[in-house]
Amino acid sequence: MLQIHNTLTRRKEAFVPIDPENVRMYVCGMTVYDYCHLGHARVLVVFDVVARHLRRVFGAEHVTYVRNVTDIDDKIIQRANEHHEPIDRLTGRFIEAMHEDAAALGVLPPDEEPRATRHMDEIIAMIRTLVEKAYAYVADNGDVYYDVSRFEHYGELSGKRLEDLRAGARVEVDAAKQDPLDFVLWKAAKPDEPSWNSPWGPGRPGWHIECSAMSTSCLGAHFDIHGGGLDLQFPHHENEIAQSEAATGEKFVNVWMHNGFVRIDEEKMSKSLGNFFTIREVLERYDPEVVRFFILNSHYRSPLNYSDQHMDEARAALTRLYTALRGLELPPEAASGEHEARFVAAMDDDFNTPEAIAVLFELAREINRLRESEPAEAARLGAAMQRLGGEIGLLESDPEYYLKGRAPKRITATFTAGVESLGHVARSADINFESLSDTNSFAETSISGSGLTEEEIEDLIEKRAQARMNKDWAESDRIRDLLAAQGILLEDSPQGTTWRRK
RNA sequence: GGCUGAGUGGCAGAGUGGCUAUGCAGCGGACUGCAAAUCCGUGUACCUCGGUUCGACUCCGGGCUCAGCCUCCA
Repeated sequence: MLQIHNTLTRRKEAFVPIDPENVRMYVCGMTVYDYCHLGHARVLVVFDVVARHLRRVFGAEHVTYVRNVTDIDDKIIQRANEHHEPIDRLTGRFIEAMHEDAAALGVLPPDEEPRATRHMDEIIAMIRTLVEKAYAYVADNGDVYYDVSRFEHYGELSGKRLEDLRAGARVEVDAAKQDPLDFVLWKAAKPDEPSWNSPWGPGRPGWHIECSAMSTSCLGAHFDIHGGGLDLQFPHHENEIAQSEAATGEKFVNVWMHNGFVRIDEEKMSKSLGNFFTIREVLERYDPEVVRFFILNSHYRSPLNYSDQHMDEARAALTRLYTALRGLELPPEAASGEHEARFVAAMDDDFNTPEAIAVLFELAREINRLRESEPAEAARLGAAMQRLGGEIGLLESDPEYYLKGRAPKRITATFTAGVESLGHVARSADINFESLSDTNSFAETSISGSGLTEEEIEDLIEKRAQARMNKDWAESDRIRDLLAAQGILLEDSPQGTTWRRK
């Protein structure tokens, strides 16, 4: 039985869909005026895993996952002005970049990805309804505001009371508002600002209304799960509830899910603090699957502390899993049984990915233990491990490809490799990583880290094998050290020598 | 000031009213020409003070510390 922690009740609850034939989830995606940072990566990966598990539980065809794009707001306008660039080109660029980042992280596309600017009719219609029902008012300056005092459940999601909020010193006082807590639904356009026509004159939507309009439009007035980062709990999601429930007269969402923050040095990573890393920066240095592993190795509601040390540990851990998989002839049918039951139970328990990953490590040990004595059983367990890993978007690559070092894009000056030595371009090619679709540039980045081609590495290994046959340990060690200096680790076994990148 | 959430072994990170999480690092052993990888063994972990209980890291209460929200932010 799937249990999900509901922010609304602050408890884990059994998840009972409104309609098991169509389980509906809406997640607040990006406001696209810049590259995605690690916080966005966390949302993308966490809710990707939620969607995958819902599909497992209810059937792929019975789940609708909507993740929106907010492509009009003050910061977008500001950024476009700074760049002297039309808004839709700016947002188009960053949407494309977001898709690249998501794909690299193994995030499957949502079923729908609505954009605010393409739902202007629904947005205006909802505001009109709110005005008609007197939940909203037109101010002297032409803006339309939501009247917070009219909505009796205001503050329920975030556990706040209106009096407390008003007492908070940081509420900005705006002469046009009747109450400082009222928030804007429609902003009258100033000169030279992009605008849409509306019953209240040309303008653009305020921040929160687009999500109410898009979610309702895509999923109906009442749906199952609404997710996003913890920082959206207030005011964004609180305001969404106020808007939607006032407009439709129905309960908006049954289960609210919020993922925890990414931190740097025990401090929230955020744009205003300037202490953030973009996904692309991190992918310069770490394999995308390592990033995904790192994210999933903590529970989604816990804080996630980013540091090089933690990333290195994640890489070491993932390498252990792939090492177990290496060299196995995986049968089409996977062993299941106890491991699978525990994996699924962990996922059913509020998407406990660390616990699920622990099961993968237990499989790895079992595989390593049996690999000599019972190779067939080891292979069956390997298939199980890969399949279970795949349920959370891990271990889907060829182990050789992972271990021989596809990703870290350290560019070295000594790079000389030819494209033919590349071997595998699989992961990135499979997912249409468009910015890297130029094979040559991907070859360069993927092979770098050492200036050696796979061919050259194999040659040196062969030379070393000769030396070892002659018991010339000095020469053997010299070659091994030489390769080690290039980041290539050798592993001898009775079956021969294999290598991997450090 | 109001409201959340959290404090687990060297590090990261799950979990449970009494029984090994897991990974990384360390130590001992096996294997190896030596390594690496792997396997076996190994760590008197649960912020603090009270309470409930036969028994609490796990439940309850106080305290301390940390993080977050109350302004844009995933």
